[in-house]
Amino acid sequence: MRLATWNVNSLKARLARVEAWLATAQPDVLCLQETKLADEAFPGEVFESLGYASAHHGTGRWNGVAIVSRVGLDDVCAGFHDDDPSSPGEPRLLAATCGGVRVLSVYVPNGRLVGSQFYEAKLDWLARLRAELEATCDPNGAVAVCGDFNVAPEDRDVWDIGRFAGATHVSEAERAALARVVDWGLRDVVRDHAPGEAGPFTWWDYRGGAFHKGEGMRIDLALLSDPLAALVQRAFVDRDARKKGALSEPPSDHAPVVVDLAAWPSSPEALGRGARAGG
DNA sequence: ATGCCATACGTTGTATGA
Repeated sequence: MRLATWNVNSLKARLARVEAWLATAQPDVLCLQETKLADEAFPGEVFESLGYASAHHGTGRWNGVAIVSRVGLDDVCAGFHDDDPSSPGEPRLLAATCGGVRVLSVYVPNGRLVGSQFYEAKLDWLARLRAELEATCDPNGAVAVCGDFNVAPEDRDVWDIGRFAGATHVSEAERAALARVVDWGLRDVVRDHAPGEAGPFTWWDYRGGAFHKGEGMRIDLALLSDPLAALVQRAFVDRDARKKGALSEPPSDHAPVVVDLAAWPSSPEALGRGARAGG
């Protein structure tokens, strides 16, 4: 099973690239962030024609998350399960069960400036994600929390930490809030499969030739529950997708994160306590 | 200190991004 996540920075502007990437990368499940679409404008029929079911949670101009799957897509939950329907908040979370895996597509708020109201809201959102996992998922089951976390977990996850003094994405509080999510029972599988290396980065600023200078950040993560992480064969960033390539439309400023699993559970018991008890 | 580039919305610019 191939699982992937990609902040596309507008699905409308990136649809041709997403279609081309699905054809070549052949993921079974793809989480998308920053679709910047309302649900009515989400091109579900395009994915259907390619053999993928899909679900989307978006309201238009900003944010927007989706899950695209060719291994089933059930029990869809848009937003936090305990959202107030009268004030649902920004569309930044979508969950679905795909091929026995509980998949969460997440787009964590940017935070803008350390100490701003947006920064505080970012910390609150990450705390709420932790609570969501506690309330709706089992760390002994098959859970994949994938998306744009807008936090670089360690100093080696930015191109030059010396340039990030006082900046968002690297502050202690943001890293602690992310660690609280991970500590629920998840593995950062790209980090696990790139021991000792800087990055690999997933985002590069459009400006100043940052991509070609290697000035990036690793802020898009695939966080897998321990039983699922044990099945990972490869976990990598497809940085070629950040290149201009042959298409006329510009690329997203993010590259996809790809995870290959040796197998996936047909039932919760296949990967949960039963599997561990049976060796 | 700011723009660099790119998106959407909507109109000669503003808001947002990380």
